[in-house]
Amino acid sequence: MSTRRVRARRGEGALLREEILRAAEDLLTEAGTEDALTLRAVARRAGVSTPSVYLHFADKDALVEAVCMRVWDELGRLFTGNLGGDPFLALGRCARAYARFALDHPVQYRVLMLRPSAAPGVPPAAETAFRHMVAAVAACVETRVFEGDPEELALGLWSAVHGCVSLLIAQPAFPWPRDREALIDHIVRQAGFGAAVYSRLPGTLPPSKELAARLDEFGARLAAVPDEPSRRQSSP
Amino acid sequence: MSTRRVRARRGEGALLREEILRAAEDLLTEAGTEDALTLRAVARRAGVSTPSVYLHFADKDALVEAVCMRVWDELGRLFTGNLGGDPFLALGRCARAYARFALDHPVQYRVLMLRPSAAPGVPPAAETAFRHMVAAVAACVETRVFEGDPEELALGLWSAVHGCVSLLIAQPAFPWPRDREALIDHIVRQAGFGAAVYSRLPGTLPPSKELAARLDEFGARLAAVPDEPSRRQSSP
DNA sequence: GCCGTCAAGTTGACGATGTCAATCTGAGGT
DNA sequence: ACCTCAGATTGACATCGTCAACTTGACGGC
Repeated sequence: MSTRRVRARRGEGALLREEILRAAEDLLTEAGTEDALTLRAVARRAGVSTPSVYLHFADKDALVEAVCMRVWDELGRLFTGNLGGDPFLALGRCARAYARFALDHPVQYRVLMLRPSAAPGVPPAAETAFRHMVAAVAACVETRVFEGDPEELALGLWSAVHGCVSLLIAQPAFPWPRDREALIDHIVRQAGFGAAVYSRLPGTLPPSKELAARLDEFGARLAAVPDEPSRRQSSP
Repeated sequence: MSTRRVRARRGEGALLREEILRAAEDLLTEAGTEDALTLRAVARRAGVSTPSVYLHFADKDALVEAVCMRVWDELGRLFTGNLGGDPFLALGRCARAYARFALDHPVQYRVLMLRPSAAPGVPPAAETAFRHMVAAVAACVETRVFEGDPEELALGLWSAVHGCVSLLIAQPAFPWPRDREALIDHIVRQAGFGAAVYSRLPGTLPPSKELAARLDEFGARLAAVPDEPSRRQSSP
């Protein structure tokens, strides 16, 4: 691993970039924290001198961001792969996929989403994630299961899912329920129905106890009609 | 500021602790980022030599955590101050207060909630925040506007609010709506109704288009009865 | 009034890190 | 055989967290 790397041929200097990224990625996932991502450690692992990193990355932050971004297009695939069918169900699948993705790449997620971006402007990570969410929500607005501005609705859903995985990632010592998958399921459905119900609320509502009674009645009315018995469930 | 501090009298060594905390706090809020919190900078500002910090804090992380914790009991006051009256309304006020608190102390919030805690175990910050949330939710379960396990429900609400402020803090360049207060309002209500509705859902639901129709009907049924016209609104 | 003690605080140093200017090296065209 | 310049290295700098060893001076006792 620490054998000195053979110099790249002319015109193939960019090869080093890839090797540095790989070395950095390995360091990150092996150590499980971005503190292990030292320029010196990365360079050593790539079999190269430390300042060589600067041939391909402006500074350390650029390297870290590039490393974390490497995994991010997987998120796009997860989203598009989960579209299709009932939009409300698809949205739920997308949200769950998003959460699973975050938990599968906790370090990358934390670096990209839980830190003030070094570069100014909207970080591409947040941009793409949000765009996908908005698209899935817009489809639900189309079928009228949601009502209102897709971006506004998506912000609520995104907040819920992002909040949940952020807490899971940043507070691992918290007494979480054993079944993370079930927790995420719970959060996603709760947020999904919140979005569905919220836009239909009248400005004025009854006080709590009366509201509770009407909600009870509502639950019964939501059940599937008997002529669609095959469907397991239709909630996100 | 850089005048050498007069030595404390015997038995009053702990005075320095307070001065160091104050200096560190000022640095943090002035610079707006925890990178400015250097042991050397703190010591210089406190008029003291750098290693003196170690007389009162085990290491840098301990200092940073102590600084951020200093502001955290304010959160408890905000919560208890917003209790009383209709529990559903109170919960909404608490959630909004939580969000406002986070946005008022973005650096502290990020350090305490968006970072892997250096010390093992549950960080007191997350613990207290969650306990308060659970208590407010439990009151709503009491009036039956929520149904189910308060902790489970609170996790959903906490996720939504925490997710929203996390995004606001960590992604300031994102094209947020101008009115942050309104955004938070939106998120809180959306999450609140999600929690209220979720636990009442039957296992099987109709497909999107039918669900949409029933939701429309539901909105109308939720409106306040005419004999309670004075109440502005009863949503969190 | 002097003194010894011990809490309170400082000195100086170490290793590690990000970064940069200056330098070297050697593959490939002529 | 030689030149060129992309590809990479050397050596250094400032800054950081941290520590062992040292100094200072307030205070109780004589």
